[in-house]
Amino acid sequence: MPELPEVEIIRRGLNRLLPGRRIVSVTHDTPKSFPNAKADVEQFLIGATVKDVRRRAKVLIIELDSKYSLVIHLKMTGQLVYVKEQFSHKGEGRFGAGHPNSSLVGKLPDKSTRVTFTLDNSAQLFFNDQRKFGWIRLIPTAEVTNIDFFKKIGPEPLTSDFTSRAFRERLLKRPNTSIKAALLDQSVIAGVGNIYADESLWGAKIHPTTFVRAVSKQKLNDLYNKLRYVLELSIKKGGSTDRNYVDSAGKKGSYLNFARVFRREGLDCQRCGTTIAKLRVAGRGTHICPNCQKPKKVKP
DNA sequence: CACTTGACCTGTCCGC
DNA sequence: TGCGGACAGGTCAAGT
Repeated sequence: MPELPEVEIIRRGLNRLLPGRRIVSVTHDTPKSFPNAKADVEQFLIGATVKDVRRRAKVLIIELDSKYSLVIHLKMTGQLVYVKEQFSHKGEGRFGAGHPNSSLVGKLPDKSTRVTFTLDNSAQLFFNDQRKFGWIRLIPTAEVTNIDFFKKIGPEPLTSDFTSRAFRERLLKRPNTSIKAALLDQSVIAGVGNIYADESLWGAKIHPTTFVRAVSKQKLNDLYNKLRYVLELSIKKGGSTDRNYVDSAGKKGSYLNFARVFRREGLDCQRCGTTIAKLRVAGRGTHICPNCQKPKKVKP
C-alpha cells in the first residue's frame, strides 16, 4: 500500500522530527520485522543520533552518525508513527471521526507494533505492521546501496533528469509483458505500485494488459506525463489511505477522494460515464474504464 | 533468459 | 451468529 508518494510523505514528516535526535532504546517482537544482530544494535544504534532521512523507491533510509543506517521497507501494511504525547484516539484525532485527515492510529504500542524506538526527547517512533511483511535493517551506510534490493532497482520517476525518453527505454526492456506488469516492476521504474499504475493507465487511456511493445511512442509519452502527474498529485493530497496507510503523525491521506479508477468499480467514469470495471492483471486487482481503455489487438 | 505465479502474513468482508 | 474462503497488495523464490 505505501507506494512512492506515501513513503515520500513519511520521509518528509520524519525529516522534520528525527535529525538531531538520539536513539535511547529499541524494543521489538519478531526477528522477521527486525533481523539485526544484538551486538550491532548495541554498538551502532543505541546512542546514535539521526543525521538525515532519505528515500529510494519505496524504502526509507534513516542515516545515523554511527556510520550505520536504518533501512525500512513498509511493504503493504507498515506504518512509522512518531508520538511525542499520546492524546489522539482511533478514528478521531484532533480532526474528528470521518474527516479525511482523521487518524487510524489509537494508543501505541498496539498489537500490530513490531518495533519501538525511544528517543532522547522521550518521544517514540513506532513501526506497526499488521501483516509482518515489512522489515527494518541496520546496515553500514556505505553498504546501503549494495543490498540486493537496491542493486536492481530502476530510476526514480520524479527526478528532473528522468525524461520521457528514459521512461520509454526502461519500459521497452520488458517488451513482451503487459504494460501494467512493467510499471509494477521495480527494476524498470522505482516506486510505482498498484494504485498509481491503475491511475496513470486510465489517464493515458491504455488497457493494462497491452503488451509494452504494442504501446505507441505517443502513448508512452502520455503515460510518462500522467504517471508523474498522479504521483505528484498524491503527494500534495497526503497519499492514499486504502486501509492502513498513515503518515508519521498517524494521519490518513486523501488521494483516493481524487482517484479516477482505483477502488471505484461500479461507479461512473468521470471522463465518459461508463461503469468502472475491476479485473485481474499481473496478479493484481486492476481497475479500468472499459470504454476509455480498450484492449489493443496485436499482430503476432 | 523472459516472464508468470505462489508464498509470505493478518484482518476484513461476503455468502451460506 | 459462526465459519470458510476470497481478497488485500510489495517483493522474492520457484515454476514454466
